[in-house]
Amino acid sequence: MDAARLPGTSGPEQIVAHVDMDCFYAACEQRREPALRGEPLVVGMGYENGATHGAVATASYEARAYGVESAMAISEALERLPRKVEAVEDPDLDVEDAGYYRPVDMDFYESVAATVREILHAEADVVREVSIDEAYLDVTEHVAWETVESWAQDLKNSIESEVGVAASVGVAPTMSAAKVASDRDKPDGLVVVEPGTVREFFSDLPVEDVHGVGPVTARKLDSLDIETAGDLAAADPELLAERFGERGREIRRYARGEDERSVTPKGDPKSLSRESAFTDATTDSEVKCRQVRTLADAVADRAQRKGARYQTIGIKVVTPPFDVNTRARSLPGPVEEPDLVRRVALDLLGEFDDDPVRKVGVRVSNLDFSAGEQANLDGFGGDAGTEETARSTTATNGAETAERRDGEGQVGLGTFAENGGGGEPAGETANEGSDSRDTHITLPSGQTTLADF
DNA sequence: TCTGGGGTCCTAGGACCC
DNA sequence: TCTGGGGTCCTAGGACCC
Repeated sequence: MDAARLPGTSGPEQIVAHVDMDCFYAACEQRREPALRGEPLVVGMGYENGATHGAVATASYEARAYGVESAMAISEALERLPRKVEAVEDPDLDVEDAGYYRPVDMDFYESVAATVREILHAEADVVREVSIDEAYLDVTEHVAWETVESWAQDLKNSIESEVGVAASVGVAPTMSAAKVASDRDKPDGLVVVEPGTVREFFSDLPVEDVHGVGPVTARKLDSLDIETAGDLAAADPELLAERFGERGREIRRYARGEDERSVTPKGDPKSLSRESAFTDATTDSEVKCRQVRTLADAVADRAQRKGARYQTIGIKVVTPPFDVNTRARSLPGPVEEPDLVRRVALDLLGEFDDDPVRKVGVRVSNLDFSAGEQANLDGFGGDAGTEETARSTTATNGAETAERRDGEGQVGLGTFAENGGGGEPAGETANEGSDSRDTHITLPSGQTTLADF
């Protein structure tokens, strides 16, 4: 009955379900606090009870009716939908036209999501989690097209009864179509797009609905008179490639229902980062440094818990009005050194000492999850990680950029290699006059953290 | 429009190697 | 010393996604 398919390949018969939890954060809050059900509810990131800063993470449909949207500043949301408590006390406000605000509680949402995941894994051959509230399921071996609608309805019912939150489900022969399908009938939606009808399904939709088309691309497409997914499907692929590169061809294929991707489980992360915004842009070095230290420690901690070593350490600095600057520095090899994350991040931050900053972030990338194997490799064959090997690799990597150039003249790697990052507090401001370009990084042989290169 | 936080992928230019 | 081409790695920025 089932066409023979190699695992992981996507044939024309692939059946993909996209499951998207409706207003997930708000739904979780309502589950925990049933009095919030059916009420306008806003969940804010970077928001604290009673405050006005932060942004809308999720708004319930009742709140959306007041014009509150995702990513909107809380201050603006409050103008459209005042808080209930304030409306009660303010005679100028109508209690009926007020709502509830709650801060994001990721730990709780994560625990709810874990239960949903269990259900999904029990119902599919392969599951790819896209985010906390969204996943693709390959159910090709699990159901047939004739019965997929009732299967999907059962899945929705299970999630609703066992977890207490509503999900929208889209089923289609491709991932991109399944994704759009789950969105067509929200909330609590169920849309099945049969094979052979995908292009027709897309044809009247606005281009923005195509996966990979954001505001910028949509505007450019519009200037080419490409307004609907149907227009995009019929557009000249060469023109699109010329304007948008490879992505141009890709979004055209999606609009045509051509999507070769198969559902694969999510692998290890490529980077880990933490960032946070200041209430107001600041020029205070000490404030910036303190925040960067905190973020660096948090990132290093997460990397350690995930068993990830990192070869590149970077920062993000957002300056007014909203300019995003990134700086990064790569090391000769992957390390796990919280102190180095701090020091490199602070060093990179030095460039922005005089700038007003509204937001900072710290990121580690070039991740390596093979740490467990390291102990075995180290010493294998007798001379892994000798100074010679290390130095020549260093040269080809251009890794001398990893050297530290602060006022104390410390070379970061040298310091870290010797004392394992304990040492004295590193200088927190980078100085000018970094003419120590030819400082050598000496890597002691047998150094575990650098042994694999 | 005055913007949260955590990610992914792509592109372009420069350095360096052969 | 100049010139050419191909490949890789690194940094920075942009667009996009949820």
